[in-house]
Amino acid sequence: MDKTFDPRAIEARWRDTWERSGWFAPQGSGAPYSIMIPPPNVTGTLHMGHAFQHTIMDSLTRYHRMRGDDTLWQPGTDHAGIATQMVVERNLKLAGSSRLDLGREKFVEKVWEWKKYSGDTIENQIRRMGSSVDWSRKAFTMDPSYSEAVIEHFVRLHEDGLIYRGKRLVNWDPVLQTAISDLEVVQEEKDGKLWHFRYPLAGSARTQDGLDYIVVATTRPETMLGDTAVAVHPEDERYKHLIGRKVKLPLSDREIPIVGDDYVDREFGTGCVKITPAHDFNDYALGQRHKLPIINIFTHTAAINDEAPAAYRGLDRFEARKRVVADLEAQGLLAKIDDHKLKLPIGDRSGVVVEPYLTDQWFVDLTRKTLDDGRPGGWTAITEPAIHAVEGGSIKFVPENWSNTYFHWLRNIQDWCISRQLWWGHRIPAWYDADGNIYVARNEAEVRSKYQLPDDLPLRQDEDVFDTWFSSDIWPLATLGWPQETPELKKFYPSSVLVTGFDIIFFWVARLVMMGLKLHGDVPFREVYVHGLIRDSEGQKMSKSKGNVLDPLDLVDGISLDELLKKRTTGLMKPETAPKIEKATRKDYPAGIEAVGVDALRYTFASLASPGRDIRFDFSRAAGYRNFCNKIWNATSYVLMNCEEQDPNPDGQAWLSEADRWIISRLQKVEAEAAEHFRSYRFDLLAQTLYQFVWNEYCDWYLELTKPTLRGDNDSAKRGTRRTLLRVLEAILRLLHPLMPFVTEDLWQRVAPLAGKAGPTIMLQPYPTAQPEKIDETAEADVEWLKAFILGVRQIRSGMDISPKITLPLLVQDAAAADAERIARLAGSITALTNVQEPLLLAAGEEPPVSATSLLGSMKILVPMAGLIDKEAELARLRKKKAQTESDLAKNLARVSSEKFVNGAPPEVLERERARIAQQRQELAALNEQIGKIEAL
RNA sequence: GGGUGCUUAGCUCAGUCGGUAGAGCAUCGCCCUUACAAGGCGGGGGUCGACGGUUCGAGCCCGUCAGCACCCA
Repeated sequence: MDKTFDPRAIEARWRDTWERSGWFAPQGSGAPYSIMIPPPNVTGTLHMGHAFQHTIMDSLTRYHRMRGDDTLWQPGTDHAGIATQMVVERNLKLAGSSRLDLGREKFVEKVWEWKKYSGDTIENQIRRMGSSVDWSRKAFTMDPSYSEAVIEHFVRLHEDGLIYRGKRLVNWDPVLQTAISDLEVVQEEKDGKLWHFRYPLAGSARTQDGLDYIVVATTRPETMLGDTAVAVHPEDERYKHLIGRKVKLPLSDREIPIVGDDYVDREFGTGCVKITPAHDFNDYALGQRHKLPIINIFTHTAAINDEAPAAYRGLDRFEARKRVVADLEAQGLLAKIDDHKLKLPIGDRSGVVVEPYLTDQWFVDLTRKTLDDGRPGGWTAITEPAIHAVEGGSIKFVPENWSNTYFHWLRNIQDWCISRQLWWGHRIPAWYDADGNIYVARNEAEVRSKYQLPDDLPLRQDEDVFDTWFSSDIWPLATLGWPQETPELKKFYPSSVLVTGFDIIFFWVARLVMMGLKLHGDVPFREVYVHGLIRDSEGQKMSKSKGNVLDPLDLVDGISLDELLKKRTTGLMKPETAPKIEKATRKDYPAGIEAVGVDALRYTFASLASPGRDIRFDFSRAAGYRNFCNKIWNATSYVLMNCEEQDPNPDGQAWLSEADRWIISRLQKVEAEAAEHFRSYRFDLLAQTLYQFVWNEYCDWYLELTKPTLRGDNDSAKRGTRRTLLRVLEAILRLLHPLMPFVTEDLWQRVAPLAGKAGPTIMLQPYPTAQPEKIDETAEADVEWLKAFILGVRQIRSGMDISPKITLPLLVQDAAAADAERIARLAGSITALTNVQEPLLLAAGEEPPVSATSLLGSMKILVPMAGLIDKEAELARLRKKKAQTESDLAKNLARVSSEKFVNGAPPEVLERERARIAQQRQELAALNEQIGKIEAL
């Protein structure tokens, strides 16, 4: 066995073996267990969040597979319409080309090339992390069969009257030139201005103060070119007499009405609001109420169009704003400019301000109770069942409180705009004839037969594609073969759990539930495990533009500072931020990043996966778990060294020591805890429990305790210890395997045969379960006593600064019968672990020599001081102990002297408290006596 | 404005049933002891954000406030 654990070699060895052997595919006769991967976008590479999420899913998958469940982890990727199209467009731009240069067909070919590259990268990353997905079922949201399912999805909803096409105000991204949904718009607060303009009153109208104009306040002056009214509050004393009169809209030379509407906030601005129905959601609604004309003044790129006065045509919206303000000022119509904080709607992909824009789009009805023809509307048929599924417990959120987020969104849901003016995505299966009639069916042939159209009637398919989420919302169905009733669909739907981030509860989780129920009549999963976000060590979100991203594989393999700098500073959207990023990177990783291996990285993620909490990624944790892997490696090395070919008769009679029975007993409890932690998705506690058991109990104590036995000459005891060493280690490897698959597999191959286990892989071995009959409280108590005894001796040695090489004499005073019995029984362990001579029991009343002392209950552990010990050091040690004891005692005395406590606390608490006090008094007396003796020297 | 979460050791975080606060990393001392120096042994380090309430007893339950983060409008 190699001297040191080398993750790279181990990982390479097992990755391929597992996959080639077909062990990732569902098998086993147990209950079906399935997880659908949230398909990563083919926009590039996987980040830390994916690695984290995949660690959790793989741990669950491996755990259930080991439990014998028929386990499927379904892999795949998402075409991610807008996001991927943007990436490819950016690449084209760098190459001096553009989407429009290429044309649709060629462009889509380019995207497919990119998809191949990105998809392969992602697959490779998933493989590297040890994720045991069933590659034979790999899916992509634009696979032919998947596309068919998406079309089926649309057509069925359409047939149920739940899809409509309409001219609506939608969020328009002027850079991407497509509609986007409400969810794809983020509100950002910015410092802006509030401009006050004078709008002249038409005819003889005058304000109360006799002025011939009113002042409107706006944050968007350029939209005044599309104003079709000014609104005031109907009960606003200042203006209500003007309702029904008109103003002369400056610059455009149109007369527009003054309307009264209680949407107007009298306190805000001047109380007069300019109304632009074509470019503001509130104004649009108000316009509908007052039957105002709608004047669209923008082109698709948010430049001013020909509806506006000639002077402004062709200007970009921000240029137009400047011009409008300047022109109004020149005409003396600019009253004032205030500073103002405003919320800007930003496209989450393009990062530019989106415009409310009037276009024809496809929508899913999610809000109507009943359709005009009496059939159930979207609210009844889609939204409400999704709410009920969680209310009624068919789906459980973990942690539970995320269900509130889910409910809140669904209860306030809007209809969903599902068409996108993109080239990359599923074409909408709708056709138009020359008169603009719309036909929806699965393909053109079906359209003709369904609507009985003549063969020669020219039809044109809709140019638009679906919102990506409209295809991913059937992921669990489509990957299992829906709309066909495949055996896989029957077996693995609903899936067991969805592992996902809270950021896509709306985008994806809610829609999965809605469509799963609508299209297949059952929920898509039983539980939703919602994990936190991975942040950097400062708590910042990781993003390329901040330059704080980490590639999980760079932690696995390590990376030099130069390489890391290069990765972080090339291809930036804003190259000017590079120096800042470089500085921060040099500070955080002055020597680059050391390799920790996959297992350690996975263990780190698990240990930080506390519910309802984001993760600040801390490299030192990963380094710590790398050390943990090494620890396991070395412990195995010790076990093998002591067990391989050591016993000519390994099946002979075996006697189990206290230590053997103790570690076996502890193992049972750990196994029970592990099961509970898996059940409750507490990967952090699972990681902690196993770490603690392996390092602090198995390695620190048990392995040390086996040494004297194995050096001894009692064959039956040696056999018992060897057997225990092997069996517990073998169980440990299985316990750890879901979290750290590689090193456990590698070690298991060597340990298992010696532990009487056979099989080609640890992956298919049963996960250890507790056997309560092996719990041995007596052995546990013995070893706890032994540990306390040994600690007492070690404290003396360390406190006195005595070299570990010196074998100390050891006396024991005031030993109770039980202590004496234990000392006799466990003396071998004591002498071996503390380098002392056999402890000598002092008879009652026998006066010991002056000694350094530790207390264990009423018993004193004594190391004679003659020639060894620094008097002052021992005094200091004893006085410190005394001070501690006195302080504890005082606190406890205060408590029991309180009448309230005595009367109120349950008897067993009172009893425990009194026992504690007695114990502390005894200790204090012993300490005082000892201090006195040493002082007298 | 509404909502959610967080605040515990220098740092990153656990803390289950309300019963004297734990881990890793960092730190200090001793030690290259035959599994492991990526290590062993021992130690130090806490007003559990603040205030109030409930309780015999509060890190934990309730209320108010402060700070931070996120979501929604």
